[in-house]
Amino acid sequence: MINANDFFDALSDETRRRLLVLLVGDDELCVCELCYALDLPQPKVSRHLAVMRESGVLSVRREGLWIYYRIHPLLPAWAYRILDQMGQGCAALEIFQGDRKRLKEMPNRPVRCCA
Amino acid sequence: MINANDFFDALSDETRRRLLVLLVGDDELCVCELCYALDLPQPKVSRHLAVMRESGVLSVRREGLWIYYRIHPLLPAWAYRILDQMGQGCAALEIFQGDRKRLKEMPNRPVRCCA
DNA sequence: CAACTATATTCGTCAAAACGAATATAGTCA
DNA sequence: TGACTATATTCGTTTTGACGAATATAGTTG
Repeated sequence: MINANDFFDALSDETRRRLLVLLVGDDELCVCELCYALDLPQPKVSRHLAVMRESGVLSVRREGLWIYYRIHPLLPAWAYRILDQMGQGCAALEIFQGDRKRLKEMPNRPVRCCA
Repeated sequence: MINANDFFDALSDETRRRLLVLLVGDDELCVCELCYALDLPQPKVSRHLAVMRESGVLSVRREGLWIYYRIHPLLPAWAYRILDQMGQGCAALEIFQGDRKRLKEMPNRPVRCCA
């Protein structure tokens, strides 16, 4: 079970918050979708995802070449609620709106076969 | 109005989270009470309070020699809810319990005359 | 006014963490 | 098998931010 300090460490970086806001809205996204949405280099995105995976904020599944990240399903209720409210708070910021817009317009998004 | 990035910066340090959790529970506390509760040197506590004051997470009033901090009353609803849930999440951690216990047992707490 | 108390700030140092570039790994498909 | 794709990791550097120690400020009280 994640503890509060690890959880808030995950929230302490803007790149990670951008990733989390997308994942709260979309339930599951692969690395290439996240890179495209944030318009950031893949190693940078992977590094931030790794931080959150290792601290238990995110969980992962593989499907072929693609790795899908989601908010960890065993997060305690208070943590879920914070992520949800974070979405509300960030919705007003242009940068977060751009992320969602790019994701929506991304061409050739990988197709989940057996989610 | 505070923006989400400034708000989450405030939450990114454990000392600041300890201060916030006390303030969420007690509505208004002076610097010496916070120093005593956290058992930390006054300049360290003041510096962290300043970070949160400058970003709009806390507001301040003076009463004689004492300066009372509180959660900023104009915080947006999502931010209040996050602070509230943070209290839930941190309640399980020993260090936060110790803070509240010391505060409760503090001798000679300053008396508010005209809150 | 001087002494005192509560709080704030400055400064130099140090450590954590984010970064870009390069490379490694792992799965797929011909 | 080798080429290719998606993702992960390593490494050296740089930036950010927390820190302790010292000092400044501001209000109170004699």
